[in-house]
Amino acid sequence: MPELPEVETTRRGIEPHVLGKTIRQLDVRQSRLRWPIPRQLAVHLKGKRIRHIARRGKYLLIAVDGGTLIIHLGMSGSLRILDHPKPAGPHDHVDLLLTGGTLLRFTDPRRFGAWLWTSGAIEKHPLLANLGPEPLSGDFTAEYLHRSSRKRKASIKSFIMNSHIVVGVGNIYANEALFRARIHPARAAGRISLGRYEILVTSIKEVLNAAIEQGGTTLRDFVGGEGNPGYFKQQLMAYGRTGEPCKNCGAPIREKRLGQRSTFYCSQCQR
DNA sequence: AGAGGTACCTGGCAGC
DNA sequence: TGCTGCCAGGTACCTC
Repeated sequence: MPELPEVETTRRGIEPHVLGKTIRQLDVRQSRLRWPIPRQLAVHLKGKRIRHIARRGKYLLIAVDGGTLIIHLGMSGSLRILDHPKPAGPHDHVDLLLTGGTLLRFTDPRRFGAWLWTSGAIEKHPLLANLGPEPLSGDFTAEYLHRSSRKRKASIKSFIMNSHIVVGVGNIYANEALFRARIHPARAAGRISLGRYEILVTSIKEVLNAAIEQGGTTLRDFVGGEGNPGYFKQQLMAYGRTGEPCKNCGAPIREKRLGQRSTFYCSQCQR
């Protein structure tokens, strides 16, 4: 489900409801996510005040006294604020109860998400230590991508979806950014010029920013922290449009498998 | 070192 | 209607 814009939408949605609140209780109904939720997590969190809520790539980082709660939404996860208690459904695996009655509920049908704890320096956590730069930061430049891609034979699409190269770009926005940049998704990353990387970096930033403004992309069931769907789907140029006319040239959008992921492109516009 | 495949899990849908 | 197989927004980990 969630790529960077959806995670950022979630972060912005829940932040005003949780910041400064104290955690009363953690209720885990299903601890078997991608990794088991640590048994000690409830002890770490109980009575702690939420100091900060940040995002690194697709990880949400909820800083409390003495450590950080690391949440990943996986493929199908979502976090929602509930002001009034509602009975938990079969995929509502975790509730975080806060002072004042606010409830942060984690729902994740496929259970690829994660709830982890670290008391150490967050940037040294094994899941975060080797991540590439944030795509919306000044560290993400054409020079960086060009330099990192020399001699790489992987497709440009796999390359920009590699979190060691750049974080947050998943299947939807990789397809969309390459369409905007007019680069064929199967082109070898090592055979793209600096000039084309300039365009690609701009395209990635633009498509992510536009998606954040629209509250992310809802394909079937994504909702942000306040329960609203995202509206970026209306602006998709390639993703999911197999056979439909390219919005630039009218040629049918094609679909192929690349690195086990569905890939959508216009064979006229993208080279 | 880099590239590719596998695994984790459930639900929805196309096709028979 | 019901079964089967395939697909899905992610990514760590394994092998070659």
